[in-house]
Amino acid sequence: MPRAATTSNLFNAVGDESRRIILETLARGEASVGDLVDELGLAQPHVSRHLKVLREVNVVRCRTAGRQRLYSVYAPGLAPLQSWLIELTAQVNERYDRLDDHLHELLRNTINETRRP
Amino acid sequence: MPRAATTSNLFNAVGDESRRIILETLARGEASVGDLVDELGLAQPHVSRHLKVLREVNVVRCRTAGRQRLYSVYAPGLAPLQSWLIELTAQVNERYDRLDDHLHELLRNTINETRRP
DNA sequence: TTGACATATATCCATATCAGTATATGATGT
DNA sequence: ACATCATATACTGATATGGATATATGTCAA
Repeated sequence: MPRAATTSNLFNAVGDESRRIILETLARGEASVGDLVDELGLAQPHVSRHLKVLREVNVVRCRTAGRQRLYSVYAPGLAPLQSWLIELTAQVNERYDRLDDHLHELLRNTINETRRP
Repeated sequence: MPRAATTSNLFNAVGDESRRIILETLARGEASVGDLVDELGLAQPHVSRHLKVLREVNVVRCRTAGRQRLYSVYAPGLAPLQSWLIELTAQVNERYDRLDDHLHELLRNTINETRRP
């Protein structure tokens, strides 16, 4: 098989730097496509296409205002990424804690055994 | 320019589904390359290479145990992703709050003006 | 309606990335 | 040292992706 077809899932969408920059810019406030074109060095079609990807994974919304479209970050759309991270780290930390407990118990037993004689 | 050269940054590393699955598996506990090969349907070289990417962005660590290498998630390596997300959403929410304040103030003024006559 | 502006879509190209296979490295046990 | 097992690296090929350009759609204003 060739490269994995992961187009347009949230992780992939955020994996691209241009799109991250777009998100960062939009986080500072609603902006039109033209605003984004000016602010980033990208051509208008590129910005539009990146916005489409971001729209499809539901992390930006847009409203039409006259002839321009004003885009903004839709924070709840980032939730899946957040929860994935949180769950992953939680699971890892839980294991650390258990290991810690285990080590403490081992240590306690060792001390007891040392004391016994 | 062709596709953006984002090889081996954290966001990209986590953007790949195979690597996310590897991380999820490792979060359940340390595992050898062979374990991962068995558990996921991937060929050994692929697993090794994905692990290399994950190692390079510092989200997994490995220790040598006899002839196998035991990999585990290194949670602190995920911090940059976490903070990016947190800062982004914080900024967005802050703007929401300000908008909220502004709307409240507008509403208050409107009420006052309505009362005045 | 027509012209101007703003954004979206379509098409083409270069290439980075992933999958597949073969081979190299490295460690263990005899 | 040699055979075996475990993992890493090298190389190849297919393709999805992002960038570039041209064109279509859509909106307003006169």
